[in-house]
Amino acid sequence: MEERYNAQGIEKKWQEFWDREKLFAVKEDTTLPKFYCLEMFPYPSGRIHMGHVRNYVIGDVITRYKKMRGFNVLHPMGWDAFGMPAENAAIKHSVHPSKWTHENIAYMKDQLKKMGLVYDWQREVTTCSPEYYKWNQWFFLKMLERGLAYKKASSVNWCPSCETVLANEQVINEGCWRCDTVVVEKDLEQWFFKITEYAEELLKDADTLGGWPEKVVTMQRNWIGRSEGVEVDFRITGSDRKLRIFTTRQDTLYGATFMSVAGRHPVIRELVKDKEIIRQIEALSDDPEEKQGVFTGCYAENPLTGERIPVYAANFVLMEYGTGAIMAVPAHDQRDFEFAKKYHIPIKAVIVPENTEGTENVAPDNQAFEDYGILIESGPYSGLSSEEARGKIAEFLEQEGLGKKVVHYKLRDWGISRQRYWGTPIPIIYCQSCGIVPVPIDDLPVILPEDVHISGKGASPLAETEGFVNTKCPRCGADARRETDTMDTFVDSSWYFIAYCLGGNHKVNFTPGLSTGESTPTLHLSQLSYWMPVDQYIGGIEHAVLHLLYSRFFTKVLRDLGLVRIHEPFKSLLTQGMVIKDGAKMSKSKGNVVDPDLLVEKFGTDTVRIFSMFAAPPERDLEWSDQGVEGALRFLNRIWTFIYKNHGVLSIRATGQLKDVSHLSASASQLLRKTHQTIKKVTNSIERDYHFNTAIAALMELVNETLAFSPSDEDEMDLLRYTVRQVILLLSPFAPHFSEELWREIGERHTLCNETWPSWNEDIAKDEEIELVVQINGKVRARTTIAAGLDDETVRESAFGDAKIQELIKGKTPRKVIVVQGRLVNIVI
RNA sequence: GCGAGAGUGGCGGAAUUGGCAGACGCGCUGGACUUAGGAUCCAGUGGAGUGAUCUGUGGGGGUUCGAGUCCCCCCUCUCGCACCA
Repeated sequence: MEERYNAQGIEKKWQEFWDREKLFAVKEDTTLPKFYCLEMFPYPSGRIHMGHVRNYVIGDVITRYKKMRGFNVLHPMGWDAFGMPAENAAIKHSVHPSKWTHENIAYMKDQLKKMGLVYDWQREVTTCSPEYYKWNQWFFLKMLERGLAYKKASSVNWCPSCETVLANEQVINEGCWRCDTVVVEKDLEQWFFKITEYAEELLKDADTLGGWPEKVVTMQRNWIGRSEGVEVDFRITGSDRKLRIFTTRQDTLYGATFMSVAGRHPVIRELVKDKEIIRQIEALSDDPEEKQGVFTGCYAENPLTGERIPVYAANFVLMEYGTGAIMAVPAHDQRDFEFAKKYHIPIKAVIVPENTEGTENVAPDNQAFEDYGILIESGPYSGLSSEEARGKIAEFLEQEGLGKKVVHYKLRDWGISRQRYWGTPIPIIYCQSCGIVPVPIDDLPVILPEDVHISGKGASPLAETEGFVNTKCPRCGADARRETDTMDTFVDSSWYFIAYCLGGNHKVNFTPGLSTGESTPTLHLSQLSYWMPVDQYIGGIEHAVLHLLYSRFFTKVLRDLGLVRIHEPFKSLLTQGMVIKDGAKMSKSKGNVVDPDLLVEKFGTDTVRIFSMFAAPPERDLEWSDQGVEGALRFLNRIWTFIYKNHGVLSIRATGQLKDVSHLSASASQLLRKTHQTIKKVTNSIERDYHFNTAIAALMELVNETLAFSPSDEDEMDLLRYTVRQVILLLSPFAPHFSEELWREIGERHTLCNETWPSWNEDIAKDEEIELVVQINGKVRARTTIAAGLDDETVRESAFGDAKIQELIKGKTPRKVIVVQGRLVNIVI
């Protein structure tokens, strides 16, 4: 055994060993309980960063722990390999995206191995390979058949920097999710996935995501944004045209004093003929701070009162939500209130707070009254509560054919077309005579051509690649053109967790999952039903509504295609915090990055792993500290040195079972107790909430006691061997190479990876003595050591027996005495 | 503005159901060993006080024998959503 702990030599050795022995390559074994541990796969940007390290070490610790607990653990890894940066690199360095991507993957895979992360590499997926993206195309066609994929022209979010369209989820604070560039609107023909078809189920099933952080579930619920209301038709005066609005506040219908429509609402084109008005409407500002409107010259009639009210075009009404038109009730909606004030439109109050004296119509001065209350001036509904009135008015509107109850969602369909090269080609052909023709399933994959010119200017490279664009129509054989947009890369990541189950890139195949009778598909993808759902998913919170919502949607679609049985892909979700340095998120632009390669070179990966897991619980931000890393190395060094110094005693293989422990010295039985307490503490910390920081702290305590212990006879040496053995086992998920090495040094011959996690004995773990705190009026006045497990009366007596306590309560009668088992006695005087 | 979360030593962070605040680590102080120490080991370390003791978990109030933990009000910070009718 080396005198000094030399991480570099050890780590390489064991990494090669784990790799060679394929210890983490798994098969479906129905006799074992399964555990699917998954981390969000990386984009192969070039190098692993500390955020990845933290994410993947968490998953690796869980994997190793669960394996020791007897689970058949699937822990795969892959590459989210399509995307913009590869194209940017191509433009900047004249290297083909494919070459750039594959070189990055090779380098990063090596980095992952150097971190001691163990994956089933046989199941690796790389989304830019045709074997993989073929299935993106296959899903697209299946969804097309079911009406879940469709093409439409619409106003879309356009990132001028990425020169492509973004889905709504991908616009963060009006900027591009990738580059922050302010997004502009653009009208384009786009392919969409009909995620709205699943809005209700996505919302309802959010209730079943018990293993997810509440915050993420809430964000998804808000994103889906369900609201119940009514659509009501307002007849336009002097026209057959009706203006349909959506409202959730039909109880305020009697208070509508005008209407507002979006600037792009079709009614404007149909009914507004005045050029000057049209010009003004087009000139409306899109500044959200300032409400602006233009009177269209039209009037509409309130279906309940027959009242004639003006119709405005207003800049704050969204064409995309509801019907693009609203009834405006300034007394009870703050936006309408501000608008009415600005344009001197009457404000009519129809709701008053409950318990209001009198029923006089008080128009509000400063702001709208938006709460529910009691209706006034509302014909037959006056006096009702808002809740009652909402129901009754909705029913009345339906009966009279004036409107209907509807549910609207904020969620919109997922636009998946991207005007970029490095992505999955959309398998569609445009034919002059046949129109839009799907590529026949047997012709898949539509291969992304490699010989393209990527200039970064003008149209998408695919559109300029004649050999790709020009094709024959599969139906009529005439000359035709291929779709040149590619798919959003979020399509790739929406099912990669399923690809792992099927064996990775080369083995993915869904066709056997479908029977010939499409209406009742039989399920025989047994691998999928064995592994899914993911038991523990780990990744950043930035995907709260992006990847995590798309994946849920895809899982439901795949279920409806008969490919999986489950309704939700991820049973538990852990969103790890950011890695912070000097108070800011690590980033190149801030210049506060720590390079994992350098760290591993200097300290060894086990030290980095220990520090990352120790410095903060996983869900919180982690403040990086170079000195903290040194502390982690010191911890490992102390264990190493101790085992080195006691090698003679420790290298005799322990049996794992202790002989007679009844006659151990006080210090020895204390160590035995501490050992069992530590096993319990570490196990519970991991099981309860993966709080590895407290698990490692407990281990440090045990190590401190172990190092202070010197055995006095053969039985106590046995105890020491036993304790050291437990320490190594408990440490092994966190510092696997270090532990594996020491495991051999203490005489073990087989790999730690296949060992069983230690268990504790509750009787041994129990303290024999406790320190009893004696309080007077809630203040600590004395401490005394007593035997554990005494009855209340005895505990009480020993409290009163304390000399200091007797002194303090002399001549006074306690009014009350509280005894807390195993903890304290409080005497109230 | 709305929603969610957080606020504990010099720092990162501990603290089952309300029951010894500050585990563990970093840093710091003193000492040992040493040619040397930015290695290692030992001791100490919330604040005030020579001391008994007092005080202390963002601020204020409350419930309780007892509050970091429960309730009410306020302040600060972080994150998410932001004209969604």
